[in-house]
Amino acid sequence: MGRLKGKKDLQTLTKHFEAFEKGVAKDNAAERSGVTDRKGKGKARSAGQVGLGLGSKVFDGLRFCISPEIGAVSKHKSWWDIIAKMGGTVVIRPDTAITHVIYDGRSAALLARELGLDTLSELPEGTVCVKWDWVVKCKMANKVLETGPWLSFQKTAFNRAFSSNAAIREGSRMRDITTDLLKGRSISITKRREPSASDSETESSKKQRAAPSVLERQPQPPKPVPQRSSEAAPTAPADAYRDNATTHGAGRGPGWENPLANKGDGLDELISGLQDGTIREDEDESVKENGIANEVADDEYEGTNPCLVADKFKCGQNHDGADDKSPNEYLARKFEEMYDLYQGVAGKDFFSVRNYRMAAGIMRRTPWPITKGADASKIKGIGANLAERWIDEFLSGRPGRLFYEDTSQARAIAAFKDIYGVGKSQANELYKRGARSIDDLRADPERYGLTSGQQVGLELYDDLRARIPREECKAIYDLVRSEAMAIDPKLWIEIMGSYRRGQEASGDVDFLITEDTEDGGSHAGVMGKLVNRLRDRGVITHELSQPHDWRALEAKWMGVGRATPEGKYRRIDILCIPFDQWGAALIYFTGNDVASAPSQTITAGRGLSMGKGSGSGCSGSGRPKDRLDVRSASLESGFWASIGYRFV
DNA sequence: TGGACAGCGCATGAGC
DNA sequence: GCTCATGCGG
DNA sequence: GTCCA
Repeated sequence: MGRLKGKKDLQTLTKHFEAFEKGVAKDNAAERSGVTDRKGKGKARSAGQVGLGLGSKVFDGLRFCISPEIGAVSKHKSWWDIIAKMGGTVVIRPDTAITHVIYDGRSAALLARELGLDTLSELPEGTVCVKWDWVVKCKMANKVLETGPWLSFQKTAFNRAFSSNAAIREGSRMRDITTDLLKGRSISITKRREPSASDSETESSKKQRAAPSVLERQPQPPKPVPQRSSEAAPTAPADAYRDNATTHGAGRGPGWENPLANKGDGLDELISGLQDGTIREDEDESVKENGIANEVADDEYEGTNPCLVADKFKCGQNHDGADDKSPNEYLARKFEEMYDLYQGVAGKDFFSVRNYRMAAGIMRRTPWPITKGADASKIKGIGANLAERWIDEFLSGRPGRLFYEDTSQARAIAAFKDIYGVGKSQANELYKRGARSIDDLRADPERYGLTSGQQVGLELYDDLRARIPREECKAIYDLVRSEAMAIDPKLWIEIMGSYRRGQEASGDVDFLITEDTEDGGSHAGVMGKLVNRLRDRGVITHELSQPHDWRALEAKWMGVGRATPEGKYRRIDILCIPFDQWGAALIYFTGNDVASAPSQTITAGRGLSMGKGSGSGCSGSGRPKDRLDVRSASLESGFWASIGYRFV
C-alpha cells in the first residue's frame, strides 16, 4: 500500500463520492416533501444509503480531529469532506469527544504542538492517532478497519487508553464537550469509547442518530483564506473624470479614458489618490478610522488645502504611490475570517463584529510588523481586547478561540446571510428551522417562507455573490444609458460606486439620474419609463424594490439584470435625485469611505453632515446649523470648494 | 462608567 | 384601510 | 469591540 496507490485510491474515492452525493441530494429532496420531522428524515436517509450499498455511514459516531496544516487547505478540505460523507464528524481542535486524530507526520511532539497540547496524553482516553491511509482503506473496505497498520506512531501506540479525567484537567486547552452538552448544545458523541474493527456500524449509527439534531452533523471544510479581489492594487486606468457637468452635458459615459488635464474635479483627485495602489475597497473603514484618528489638533500642520483638515486625510495628501503588502497580512486575514464568520451570528454585538473588519484593515495598513498584542494595542482602533484575546492568540500560532467557534453552524448561517435579502436575523431563523445549506433551502423553498426578494436572492445566489468585472459594469451602463437617452437626451446619468472609483470589479451597478432644471427640464417620470424599457429589452430581469412614487424626483429602484442573455445576473440600483443634490449625491454614492469619511468629517466639523436626507437633500439633515449650502453644489468641484477642499 | 458608533428608504407583517 | 415596528441594504 | 466625555 504505497503512497501512490493511496493517492489513486483517493481519486477513485473522489469520483465515488461525487456520484454518491448526487444520490443523497435526490433522496433529500424526495424525503422532504413527505417527511417534516428531521430525525425521521435522518433515519430514512440512512436507510436509503445503506440500501445503495455505498456504506456512507461507516464513521458514524466517530469524531476526527484534523489539525489544519498551513498551505494544505485543499487537502484538509478534501479530507474533511470525505470523512463527513462517511458519517464522521470533523473538528479542527481536539476536544474531549474525539475518537481519532488524523496525522501523517512524524513526531508525537510535533503533533501535540499542532494541536495546541503540551503532550498527546492530554487527548481523551482511547483517542487513536492514525494516518490518512487508514481512512482510505476504511472507505474501500466499507467498514471501520483495525487501525494497527496505520497508526501514526507505531511505538507510542496512542491507541492505548489514557485517563480521560486527567485530560480535562484544569488549564487544559481542550474543549470539554460535556460543558457544551450542559449548555444545551447537542454533540454527537456522548461517551468515550474505543473504536475498533468489531464496531457494528449499524449499532453505532443508531446511537448517533438518537442524538437530537446533531450540531455538527454536516461538518464543512474550512473556508480557504478569503482572497480579496484586490490582491494586486488595480493597475488602474487613469480614470480621472472630466468635469461632471461637461461629461453629462455632452452625453458622454464615464470615460476612464484619459482625463483632460486641469479638468478634473475634486473627486478625481481622490480617485487618483486611490489609484496609487494603497487604498482598496473593503478596507475603507480603517482608512476612515485612521484618518479621523490622525486629524484634528495639529495646528502646525502645513497643508495646501484651504481646509487644513483635508490635508490630514490620505486622499488629501500627496501620495508616493509606494505601498506594498502589509507585513501583517496574516493578521488581517484572520480578522477578516472572524468578521465573515461572526457577522451572521446572533448574539454577537454589531459593533464588535464591525470592529473585526476594521481591525483587519488596520492590520493591513500598519507598515511595521506586529509581533505582539501589546504593540498593536498602541494603534488607534486596537484595544486591549483585540490585542490580548485575538492578536496574541493568532500570533501564538495556535488556532485560538476562533476555531472553537468556527462551527458548521456559524458557516451555514454565514452562507445564508449571503443571500440577498437575508440578514442576520433571517439567517439564524433558517438555521433554526433546520436548513443547513443553500441547497437545503433550494430543495424546499416553501418550508422556509422566503419573501419574494429572498427567493430571487436564493435563485441567483452564486451570480449575485460574484463580483462584476469592470467591463461588464460598463456594458450594463451603456445599455442603461442608451435607454435613458432615448427617453430624454438631456438626462444626466452616472454610474456610481466602486466602478466610478476605478475598481476592477464591483458588487453591483448603481446609477444616479437627474436632469438640469435650468431650462425647466425635469427627470420626473423617467424612472418608470426607464425600468420598463430595460425590462422590455431583457436587461432588467428581476425587481426587488420599487419607488413609492415612480414620478417623484427622488426615487429608488432596486433589482437584478444582466448585460447579455447569457451573462450572469447582477444587482442593479437606479436612483433619481433632484438636480441640486447631484454633486453631493455623486460623491456620497460614489461611496468611497476614503472620500466620504473626510468629507463627512469635515462637513460634520462645520456643523454639517452629508446624509442624503429625503426632503432636505444633502445639506446635513436640514439642521439649522447649516452654514454652507452644500445642496447648491450640483457639481462635485463645487461641493469640494464649498467645504474648503483644494481641487485641481 | 456609560453612550456613540449614520441615517434612511423600502418590504413585510402585526396590530388596529 | 391604516400605522408602526422590524429587517435589510447601500 | 474601541473611543471618548
